[in-house]
Amino acid sequence: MSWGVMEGHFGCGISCSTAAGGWRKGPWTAEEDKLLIEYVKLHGEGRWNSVSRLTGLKRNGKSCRLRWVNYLRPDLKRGHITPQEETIIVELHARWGNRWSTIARSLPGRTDNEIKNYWRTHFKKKTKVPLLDASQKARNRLLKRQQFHQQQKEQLNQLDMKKRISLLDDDTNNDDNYHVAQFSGRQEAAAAANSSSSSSSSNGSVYTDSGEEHRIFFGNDMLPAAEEGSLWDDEGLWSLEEYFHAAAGRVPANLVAPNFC
DNA sequence: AATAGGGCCAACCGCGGACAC
DNA sequence: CGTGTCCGCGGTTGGCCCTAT
Repeated sequence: MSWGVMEGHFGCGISCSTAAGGWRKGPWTAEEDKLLIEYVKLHGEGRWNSVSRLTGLKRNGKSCRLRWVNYLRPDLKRGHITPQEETIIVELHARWGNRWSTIARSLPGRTDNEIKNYWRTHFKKKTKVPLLDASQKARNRLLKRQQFHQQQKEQLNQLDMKKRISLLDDDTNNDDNYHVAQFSGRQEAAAAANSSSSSSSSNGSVYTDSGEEHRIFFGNDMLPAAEEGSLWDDEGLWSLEEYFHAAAGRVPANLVAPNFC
């Protein structure tokens, strides 16, 4: 749920109540957020019990801390959990169990609350098979990549990928469509993503001849493994080179523009 | 069109550890 | 050593949104 939406729903504070001791409870208003942000700017994080005294905010320290940590912190990453992050969550959960704050430390910009919610939503219900299922998926991705690299050694050395990509480029003469291969850097991907109004995540889709959608995700600054010229799909991280090679039978020559969403 | 049910996420609650006095 | 305060963590709840019926 986006910021704006939340403000839209709760900005008027309809459902807020005042607890014993005079503390306000329930959804935060934009005004309260502003006060808290100002407080942190001036005094830094911590001393949460001083917030109400110094700002006039009718929230207790715990509530202020939670709001800041889970929602207002400027370094928070918005948008969906990426496949790479999901893999990390699955693997770390297998190692640490429900130690969400520990897991969160390995995912910059994600909060323990967010990870906890994600886990409960996506894995908890599959408790009969979930961990096996998820970790198996991760193993499959790795296996797939290893197989690909083996194959690549045998076949790809003789091919000039730049030539291949330029051939693909030549297939797209329509100016309205811009090619996935053009998104060879983070800046371009980010710029394209930013040009979309609905989300900050750098992802998109390519379509096969039959119209089947194939989801892809471009790297960003929070994903060190996703370097320039790389992208994600539901099978893991690929370099563009890998992706186009492996996609030979999947993605057609008349590849259409990413559908950023 | 109405509604039931699930998905999703922000926020609250209770507990325990760290620290100061 | 006991007590109080602050802080962080994990579990849970409440409520909006979306989708299926």
